[in-house]
Amino acid sequence: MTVVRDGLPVIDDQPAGRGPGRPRDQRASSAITDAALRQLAEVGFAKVSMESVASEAGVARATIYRRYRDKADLITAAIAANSSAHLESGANDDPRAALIDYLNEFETRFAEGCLEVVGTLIGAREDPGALALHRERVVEPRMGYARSLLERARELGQLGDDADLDLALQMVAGSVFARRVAGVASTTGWAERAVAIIWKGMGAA
Amino acid sequence: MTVVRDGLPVIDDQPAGRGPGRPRDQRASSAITDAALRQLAEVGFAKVSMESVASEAGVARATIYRRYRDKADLITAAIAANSSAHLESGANDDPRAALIDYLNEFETRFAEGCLEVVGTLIGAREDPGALALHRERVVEPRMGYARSLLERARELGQLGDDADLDLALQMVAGSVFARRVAGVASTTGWAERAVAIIWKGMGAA
DNA sequence: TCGATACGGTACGTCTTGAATCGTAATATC
DNA sequence: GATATTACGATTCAAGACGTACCGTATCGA
Repeated sequence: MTVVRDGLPVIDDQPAGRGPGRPRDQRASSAITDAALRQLAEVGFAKVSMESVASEAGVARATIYRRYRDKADLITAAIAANSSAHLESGANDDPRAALIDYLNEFETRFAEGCLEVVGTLIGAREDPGALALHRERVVEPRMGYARSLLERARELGQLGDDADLDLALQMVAGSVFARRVAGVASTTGWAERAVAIIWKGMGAA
Repeated sequence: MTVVRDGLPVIDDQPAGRGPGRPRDQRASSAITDAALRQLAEVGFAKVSMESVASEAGVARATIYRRYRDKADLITAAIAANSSAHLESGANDDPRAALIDYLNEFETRFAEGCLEVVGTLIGAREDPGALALHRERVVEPRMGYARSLLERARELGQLGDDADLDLALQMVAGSVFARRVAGVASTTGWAERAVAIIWKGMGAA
């Protein structure tokens, strides 16, 4: 069931909707992604093996390969499935507060191991498709949401008309990465302080 | 030649200085780290194999294992050897300009694959030593240097006395990570603009 | 001379990845 | 209802990498 979407080869993780033949076992599908996600959080990307996921999910390895091209595809799809939603748009009221909420959520969820996944995908130079897919399915939606908050703030005059919103976003979100790399714990209220710096540093003249 | 430093088990990458027996071949040592670093940049952490490094360096695999406990130790040591120096302290003149220079250097050097390495090390939960070692040998010296620039700027009154220098550092340096994760190219002058945001956002009252 | 260590080379056992095959089960289409 | 098509579990297979353990030889300090 290889499907092409946006020019990228993907293996459908949904049963082949209208084809003939035996349909995919939905319980097996969700058991696979559940197990993959749980093991990713517990032992990390490198130590997740197809065999261990299959074993925990109660399926054969071939059943996984029928749905996902390889390990990277499985892991990114599992993350994407778990990452969707959660991006409610409470921007209109107070984009600044919404951004702070989002950043806090981003940080806690990010502790689960996304830096490792992205790092691994970046390293897989032979398979840029998985990285592109992960950016499309996970990174872009989240970045897009946060950016919409900044745009709203600019419309409200809280940020200058010439403000570089992308850079602002990279700085506040990137600080989460920097702390993970350095291994330092986030201080309480970091999101408020970081956003305050941006608002003051890029405020309207 | 297992050595303990700061409570972490390390394999000395220098010949056992004054022990008996045949000394380590210095040319082999440098050939190993050179090959490891080159292959890391070319094919990425995951695809660097001990065999390929040994082959390119013209040594046997055992010669590598005599110096490094495992692959992570080899790679991090090679990075550390390459990362040292370069941290000249031109801070006294103009810490703001020095910080911009440092950030630009950090970004170009970072493109080589350090995010992947850190991501991989974070995933190696069973061997936190390698991650701790990398932070100690590479991350901390660089962060410390950049932080000294910010401290100098605060002394000069360019930043407020209550400025959160760590957060500022995480934001400017983290933006590099964020761009790599998102896969967007850095715009020219990003370092100047990011530092300008910090200076304005954390400036003295 | 002798002990200790490094070196190249080789072999080994283990793990993981994907691909492939087999017989069986479940579904759509004719 | 018959048949083609696909999924499933189970198993096998080849390839590659990791890390360990040897061997015989080379090179050092005492």
